[in-house]
Amino acid sequence: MQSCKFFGYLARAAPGVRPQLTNHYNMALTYYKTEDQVLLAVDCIIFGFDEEELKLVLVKRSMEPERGKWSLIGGFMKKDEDLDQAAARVLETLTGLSDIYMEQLYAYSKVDRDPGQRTVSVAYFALIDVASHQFEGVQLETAQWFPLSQAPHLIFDHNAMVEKAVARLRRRAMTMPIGFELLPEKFTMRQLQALYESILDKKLDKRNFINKFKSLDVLIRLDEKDMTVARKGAYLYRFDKEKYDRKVEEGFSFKL
Amino acid sequence: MQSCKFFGYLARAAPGVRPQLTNHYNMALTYYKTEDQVLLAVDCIIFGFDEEELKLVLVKRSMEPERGKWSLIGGFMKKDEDLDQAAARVLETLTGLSDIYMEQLYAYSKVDRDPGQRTVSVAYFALIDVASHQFEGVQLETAQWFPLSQAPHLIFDHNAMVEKAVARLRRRAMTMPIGFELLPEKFTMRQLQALYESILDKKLDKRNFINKFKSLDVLIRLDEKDMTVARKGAYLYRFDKEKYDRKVEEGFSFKL
DNA sequence: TCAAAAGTGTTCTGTTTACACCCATGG
DNA sequence: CCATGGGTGTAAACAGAACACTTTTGA
Repeated sequence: MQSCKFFGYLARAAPGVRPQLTNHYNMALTYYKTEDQVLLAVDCIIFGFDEEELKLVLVKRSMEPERGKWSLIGGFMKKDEDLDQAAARVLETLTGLSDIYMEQLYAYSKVDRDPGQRTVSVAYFALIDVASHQFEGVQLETAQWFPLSQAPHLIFDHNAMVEKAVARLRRRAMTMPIGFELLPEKFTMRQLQALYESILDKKLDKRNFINKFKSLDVLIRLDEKDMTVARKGAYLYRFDKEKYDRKVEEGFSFKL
Repeated sequence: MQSCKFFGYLARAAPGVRPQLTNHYNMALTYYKTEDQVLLAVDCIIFGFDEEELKLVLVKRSMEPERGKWSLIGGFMKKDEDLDQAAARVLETLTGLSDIYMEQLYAYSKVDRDPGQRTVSVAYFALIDVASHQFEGVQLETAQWFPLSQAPHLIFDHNAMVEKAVARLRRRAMTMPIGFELLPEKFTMRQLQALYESILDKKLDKRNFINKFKSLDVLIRLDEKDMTVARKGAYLYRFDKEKYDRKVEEGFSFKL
């Protein structure tokens, strides 16, 4: 047991001083090497929205064990990058997309979560606009969009990750203007409402929804209309990020 | 190392299969061993409340570099435990306390965050009632309570951890009954209010505060009074966890 | 008897919800 | 000319904020 060695050393180095068990930074420079190292993975929950419902990307596992089962995309953090970079790299490798909204979710660390080897995985979730981006990832063949409600059973603790990601997304959607990450640059009010309805998984009132956004005053109504959607056509809107940022500076906070 | 045997077996079992770069679970069984491993630390933000203000525990670093600087308590996760267990162990080693409310906060992973060695640290925060518990940790001499507002500059990214923990605590306090973790079993309304005021860092209205809690209906007013606090004495209350749990089952959610 | 802190309700204001009809257009 | 989906306002209910006086008792 390495901690025994540790105590012995400290007793010699600083006689009379009681071993400092709790501050790893004290131990760090002399004893980091005796500590266990583990593999650090990142797994990505990729959310997308396609005019109807919320979806996520899953890949089919092609090896034993769990061959043929669905899983999140993931990869290992390298020593010369941080977790955010690792997550962005994993996402880009699959989708070819960079500059995507990503957020760290939670670290999963159960001892037996991965039967292959002791691995701690930090889950991230990403928001992408399905319509505006073409996937170019090397693993495109094995990746597939699933409606959230029809997602299959996933390997390891990936279902728990997805559940937590959905909960986080719901909370974020109510308090931050991240919904726009899931929509094209220009969108109609009905699209925006459909998005929120699918995130929150409940019907919203059309008039109240529009009034709410009007009062938030961070959308620009364009002069264009989307004529494909109805005979009358529907106004297109754009999120005014500059205005939003200005208002945040002044103490504004987005609350749906 | 049992995983090596394991890899060998799998490689033979599925010859000719190309490594799948983006799904680490595919790589896992054949390529885990080529992946970087890192040290996984946990750092604990320990919050306490002592009738007046919110405090946190810091320890003084006794080794170079950064000797004499203040830091959070921390330690390394061992291979046979998960992060929650590591955090609980670190906390218990310092304070002698177990069965304490703890919650995972965020994983900090900047490449150069710890000059000693590549270390990823998962921050946890803990809530303890200062008054009711005696510290018995081996490191008691070097540990000290600091009022939140007077916390010193900390090593590495620990100040960022504290900031995030405070923000999380604020959010939690508004939406979950975790304040009671910071109070004795029995407490007065004024204590509870002082706690919330120090968490939220703003004055609250006495009557509105009490009315709010009355309407939540999860406190039991005892027949005892705390006579030390005023000539008139102040009613003591207890959090009714059973009632709260029952109400949650029925769809209730705590919103302050 | 007075100083110190506790306890207690009501009004006002702003926010959220519920709700129904007209409009523009393509077929 | 009509079917389809888009756009619009108001009233009622509710929740949050503001606010002041009485009670108890130890010194």
